Amino acid sequence: MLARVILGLLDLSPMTGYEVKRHCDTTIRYFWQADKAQIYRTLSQLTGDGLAAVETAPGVGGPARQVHHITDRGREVLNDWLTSRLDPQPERDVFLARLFFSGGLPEPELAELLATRRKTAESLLVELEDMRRSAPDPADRRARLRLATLDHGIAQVRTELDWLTEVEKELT
Amino acid sequence: MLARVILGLLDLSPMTGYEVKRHCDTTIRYFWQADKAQIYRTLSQLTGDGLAAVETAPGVGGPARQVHHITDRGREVLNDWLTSRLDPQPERDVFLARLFFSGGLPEPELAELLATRRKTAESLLVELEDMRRSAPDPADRRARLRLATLDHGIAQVRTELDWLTEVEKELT
DNA sequence: CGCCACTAGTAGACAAGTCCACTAGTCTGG
DNA sequence: CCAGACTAGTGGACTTGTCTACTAGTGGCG
Repeated sequence: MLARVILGLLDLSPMTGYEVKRHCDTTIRYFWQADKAQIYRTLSQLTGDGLAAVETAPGVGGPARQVHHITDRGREVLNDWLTSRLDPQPERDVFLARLFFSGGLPEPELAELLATRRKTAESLLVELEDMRRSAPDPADRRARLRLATLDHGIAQVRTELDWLTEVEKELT
Repeated sequence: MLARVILGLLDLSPMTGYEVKRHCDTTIRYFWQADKAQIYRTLSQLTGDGLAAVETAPGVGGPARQVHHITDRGREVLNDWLTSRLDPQPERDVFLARLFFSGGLPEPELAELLATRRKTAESLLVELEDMRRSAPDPADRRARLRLATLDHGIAQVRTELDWLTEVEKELT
């Protein structure tokens, strides 16, 4: 999966492994996070498969940069992925799991669990709304779609906050 | 992680690996799915660590059943997990990733992607609402919490459907 | 009787991801 | 001038999870 996501990023513009990592930590963080080592491994796998090509560029203020470009084969594979059957992925939510099994916990511990979740949700919301505000007016469909995924995140977080309020109310 | 979830299930009632799998496919499916082989491996790891104990029971209409109970040590570990720091888990949403990179796709393909997502969301919603309806009135906090996680799922799916409507409208 | 479905569990190869430590160059602030 | 931050990348051990295929017992249906 990571391979596909990286192909997608390379399709937007050529970049180094470091930059891929930065994207995973910033622009696409709310729907895709990845380990640094894994990114570099995947990149060399992509070049090995001929889906990406490397060009060593002199580093401006730093070590040399290995800039990865997507190849035509890569673009094909990316396209195949984008148009392939969308099968539902396995759900796995640690927070919900904990909550589900937290029936026997004393009340303050439970309240803290919910409070922690609220805090991370709130800071995520602020961050996403900042991204939304600072995003340029969508020029093309590409940009509109990217904003749409952002809106998805915002809507989900808002729903979660409302739900948290409900649960907190109900448990007192 | 799976180990903790299984401990949680065993804490609700002793069960076989097969039954753990069934839970992952039904009751807790909307927040935790797991591979059969992994479940059995994890179970034997749990007994190896003394967090669970096995008792072989004669199978009623089938092979012998290896019923796993949670031990006191297991209950401790479960409790430690439930009260430990809740750190945000890595987000990974294949659908959003695809949508994010689908800017260059022809319109019908894009529409199909959204339609597929809508279909799975709708059927999930039906399923969750069925679960909700057939759930007994919550007797204790345990049951209320379990219903709350279900409500979380329902709220998220509804939000997603609304969002889908927005996106579909915007893209025509 | 033979086949299928369901219950219950085992085994092994493999893929993907995480964690940690490490090299190395540059730039900035105290 | 030196420490720390930032850029850029490598290497290896380890964990977790997936996929596939297998054994085995029972019950029901045609």
